[in-house]
Amino acid sequence: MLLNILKQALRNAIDKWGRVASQNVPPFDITIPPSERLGDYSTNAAIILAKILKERPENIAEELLPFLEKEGLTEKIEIARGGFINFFLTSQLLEAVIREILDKGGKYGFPQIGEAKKIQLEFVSANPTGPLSVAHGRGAVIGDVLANLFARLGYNVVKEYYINDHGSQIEAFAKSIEARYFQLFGEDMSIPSDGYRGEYVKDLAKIIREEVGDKLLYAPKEVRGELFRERGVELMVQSHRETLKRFGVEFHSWFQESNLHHSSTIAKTLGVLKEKGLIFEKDGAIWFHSTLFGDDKDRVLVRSDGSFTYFAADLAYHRNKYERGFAQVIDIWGPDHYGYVRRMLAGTRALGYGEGWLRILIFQVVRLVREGELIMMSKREGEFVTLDELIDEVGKDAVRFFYLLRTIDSPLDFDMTLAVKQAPENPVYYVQYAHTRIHSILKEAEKRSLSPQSITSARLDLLKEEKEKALIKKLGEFPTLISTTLASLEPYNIVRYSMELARIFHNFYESHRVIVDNEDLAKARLQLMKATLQVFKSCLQLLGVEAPERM
RNA sequence: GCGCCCGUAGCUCAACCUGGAUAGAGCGUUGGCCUGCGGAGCCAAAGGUUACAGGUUCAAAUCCUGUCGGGCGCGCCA
Repeated sequence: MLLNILKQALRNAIDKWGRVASQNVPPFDITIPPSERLGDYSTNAAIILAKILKERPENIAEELLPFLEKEGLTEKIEIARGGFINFFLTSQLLEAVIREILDKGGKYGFPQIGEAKKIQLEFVSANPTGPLSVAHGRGAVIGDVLANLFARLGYNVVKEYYINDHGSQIEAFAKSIEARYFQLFGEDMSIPSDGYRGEYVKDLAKIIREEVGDKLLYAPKEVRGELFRERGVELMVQSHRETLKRFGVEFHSWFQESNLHHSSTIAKTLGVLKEKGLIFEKDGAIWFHSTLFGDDKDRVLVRSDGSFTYFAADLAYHRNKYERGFAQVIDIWGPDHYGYVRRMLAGTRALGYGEGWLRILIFQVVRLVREGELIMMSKREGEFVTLDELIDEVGKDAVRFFYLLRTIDSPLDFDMTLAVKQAPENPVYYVQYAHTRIHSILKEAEKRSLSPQSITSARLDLLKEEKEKALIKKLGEFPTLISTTLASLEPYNIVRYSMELARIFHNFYESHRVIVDNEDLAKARLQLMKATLQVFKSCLQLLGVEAPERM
């Protein structure tokens, strides 16, 4: 990996220079300079050193220069204004990038740091009281892409969906189905004020009517209430599962909140907190002293009517996760859960799970815009565009890609009109098209029996064009992309990189033919194409977007 | 009221956490490029006082303070 090689060389040079041990030098950067005239890479090391040695950066750079040159990685090193040291890499170093990619294949850029450690990502976890919305779609893609990333790094990844099948909203949902069911038989029963009015509730009632006929009209209230609740949730969860599958997201595990209530899990968790003396009674309720762990107020765990709060169940849920042996847990929540983060973290601290065991990502709102106007959405009123409809209109790949065009922290305006109209010009096609073009080249080469020879004999030194070098350098950045994405948990980085790589590739493609008369050059370029194809494949696989051979 | 986030090109956004050189993309606008591997493409141009005012620094979009403007959170809901 280019950056590491350079960084190591820089440290060696500093040590040989001898005025200060490299391990005592604060971290310095190696970056790509703003212009190609300034070299392939650049470092501020001399400026950092100048600070601790209290000398002019330019002088430090001058002293360091001969030692850097001896490392032999560079064709030329320049000292720029301000004390930046600019490297112009040797072609051998660039060739090494291609060799490494072809040698490692799908493993290129993915150090096996996971060591089969168990990691859980919990996401979507939509209330089973209605169809998945476009907001759920955003969480789904973010979680899925991160799961792909961890899997490629050798982690043992579990994608889990938490089903909130307990509580007042579920009761209102069950009553809504019940009302629709009775209405189907001409009975007069109205939907409760906190109920759900969407068309889909009528469909659920119809399905239940087909399954059991009119039996429930005469069943005792509690019996039929339970059936509407259970069957309603089941049907809703099933529809979530199907929608997500169409979207390319499949969960390993579906966890029901109600199981926590049916077992003694919640009580046990409260017991643990009680032993630690973190629980107290006030106003007839039982409270968790969460302010001791960074929350801004204490939280109720058991209401004065004796029932558990959602938070109590969620604490038990996270304790359950811990006991299942996950070394790391990542929760991905929508913006409406912002105020919930601190108390959850306080809970895991109190339970002693260590800082960083739980990471919570909050993605920002998704707003739908049609014809330039915001579409207001309300699940209760049944007025919303579902994720299914969005996939129908725009297509799986484009929807996934579109969701990732913004950082997690940034609100996303999804312009339906534009997304549909511009589907063929969506950036996803730009990246896929690059993949397709490379595939065509390789096929054409095969047709002409120009099969790329073994990598060891390829004359990679013939790749001297600026646009070839730019492409190789970009390929060399892929491992850095992976490590920064791992640190930031920001899938957007992968999309951005894919688009940059596509741009550089298209640029190369328009300027140079791969299949040229000079057979050695043609074969060298074919190797470059194979390496590029590999990196595109890795990107698209992470994103969960098709890598088509034809479009 | 308390707390958090945001303000960057006509529009939508990167870069801010970890301060570095000429603040980048996409869309839109304007002008070029198809008798060779797929034009869903490429090239070029125009477009910026990084909300404002101070401060720290050799260096500030980035860090600190204040002002203005926008958004969100603050339930014995889930």
